[in-house]
Amino acid sequence: MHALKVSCSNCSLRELCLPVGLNRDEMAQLDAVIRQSRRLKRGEYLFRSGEGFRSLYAVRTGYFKTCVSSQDGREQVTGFHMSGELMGLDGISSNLHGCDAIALEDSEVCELPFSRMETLGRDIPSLQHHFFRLMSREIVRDQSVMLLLGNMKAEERLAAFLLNLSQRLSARGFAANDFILRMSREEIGSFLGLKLETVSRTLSKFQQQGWLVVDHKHIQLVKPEELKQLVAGCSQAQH
Amino acid sequence: MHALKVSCSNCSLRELCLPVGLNRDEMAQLDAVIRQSRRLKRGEYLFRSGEGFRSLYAVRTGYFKTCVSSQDGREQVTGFHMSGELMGLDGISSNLHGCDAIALEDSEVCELPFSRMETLGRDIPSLQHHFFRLMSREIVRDQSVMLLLGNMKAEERLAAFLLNLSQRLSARGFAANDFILRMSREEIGSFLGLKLETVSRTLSKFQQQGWLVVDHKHIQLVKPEELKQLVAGCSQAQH
DNA sequence: TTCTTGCTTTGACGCGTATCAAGCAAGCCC
DNA sequence: GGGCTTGCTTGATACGCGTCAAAGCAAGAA
Repeated sequence: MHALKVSCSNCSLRELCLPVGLNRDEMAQLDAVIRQSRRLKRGEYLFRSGEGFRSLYAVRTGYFKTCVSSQDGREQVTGFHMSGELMGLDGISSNLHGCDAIALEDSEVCELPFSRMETLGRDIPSLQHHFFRLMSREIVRDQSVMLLLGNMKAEERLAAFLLNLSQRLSARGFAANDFILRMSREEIGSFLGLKLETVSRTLSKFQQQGWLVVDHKHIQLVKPEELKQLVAGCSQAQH
Repeated sequence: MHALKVSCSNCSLRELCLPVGLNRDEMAQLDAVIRQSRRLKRGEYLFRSGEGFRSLYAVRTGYFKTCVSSQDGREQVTGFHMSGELMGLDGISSNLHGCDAIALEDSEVCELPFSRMETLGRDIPSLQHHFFRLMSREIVRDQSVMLLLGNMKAEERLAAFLLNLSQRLSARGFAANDFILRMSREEIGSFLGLKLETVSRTLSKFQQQGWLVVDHKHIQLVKPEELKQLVAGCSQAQH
């Protein structure tokens, strides 16, 4: 735990640092590679699709969306990213970033130069393993989004989205049932494969049923169990 | 090229072996780790969601689908896999397989024990890098599926699917415009987020327009340019 | 052959979500 | 304050795809 303070002093990467179990020396090596954090204003691009890929980025504070665009301008939000989460993994395959990453509020990220991380992974097996796990986790996440987009109805999608947010926020020490949406209705809709009007209507419906209270971007989950029941059947089976 | 023959004699892994650029000695090390191939009959499971994860599998011959299931039994096909493609990457994160892999015809796979591949990667940097690239490519693929499921109409989805198949087949030396579908209409529908009737109707519509000829599972693309034009706008922008 | 069985095609109909449009609230600038 | 912009909500309507049902077709079994 002490090593943690030393190494991650400039970077609150729960997800990235904690589970690896590095010793102090390894931590110092890692620390030498992680660049000073970079600050972004709301709306600013961290990277754009097609740009050269050099680094992964871990959210330190703030909030990001990543999205891909089609040629005729349709935009698909592929994810929302909060503190401790990693962005840019899709750039490794072609050495070009495969999506846009945009700050949804003033934010701060740690830059992890990939080739140096790769080299370091050879010396620190647990770090290498951790990177494989992070990439695999991203694949698992994407699969569950496919299940959502391919099989669920609007109400199920939105309920799953809200519960996922709630769970991630509470894992970071925030209230699970009282939070601020950092993104617009349109961005939620893009992520869920719905139009913004449908998102709005579905939120209103949940409110009418007394399951939650909506006040603009402020959401209070009053009966999260009801939402859970709604997604229980259509969420991925556990084994 | 000679080294290739030596090392990949038991495993036709274009994708997996070719681009790495290993020398003969490294190839021999890799060869020692890759297990004898395993044969599966049509319909057989290679692995199931929830089973312990030990190995990745590369398709040597044949055809697979991978899918996740929800608790109430809805099934989402997450991908179809042909020779040279890798399955099981989603198992790394939790040491449990995250999806089912099922042979769509009599098939043969190479087993790659993951922990040994990981160890080998430390000694052979280009192998390590290649694995990162493979995982990243899977993430990129998943993102384009999200774009498809989130934004495209039935006709666009099916056209994109057919063109993707066509491209992968021709990359393996098969005819680009004359092929056999290895999967049922229902499986196509599950992958594309459509019902089987919609898949069938859309194929019929394409046929009526003279864009292709459907004879059960036998597809001939007569005017692939028309299909390409259909997906041109909605496919991912290139940079 | 005839009877299965599984997969596919096609039609009729209905539901869910998109689309179009209007109105409202909050924030910002002059 | 007025006027503007931006984002959200809500209603009316349209349409794409799902649902249900029936029938066709191929492959295999009895």
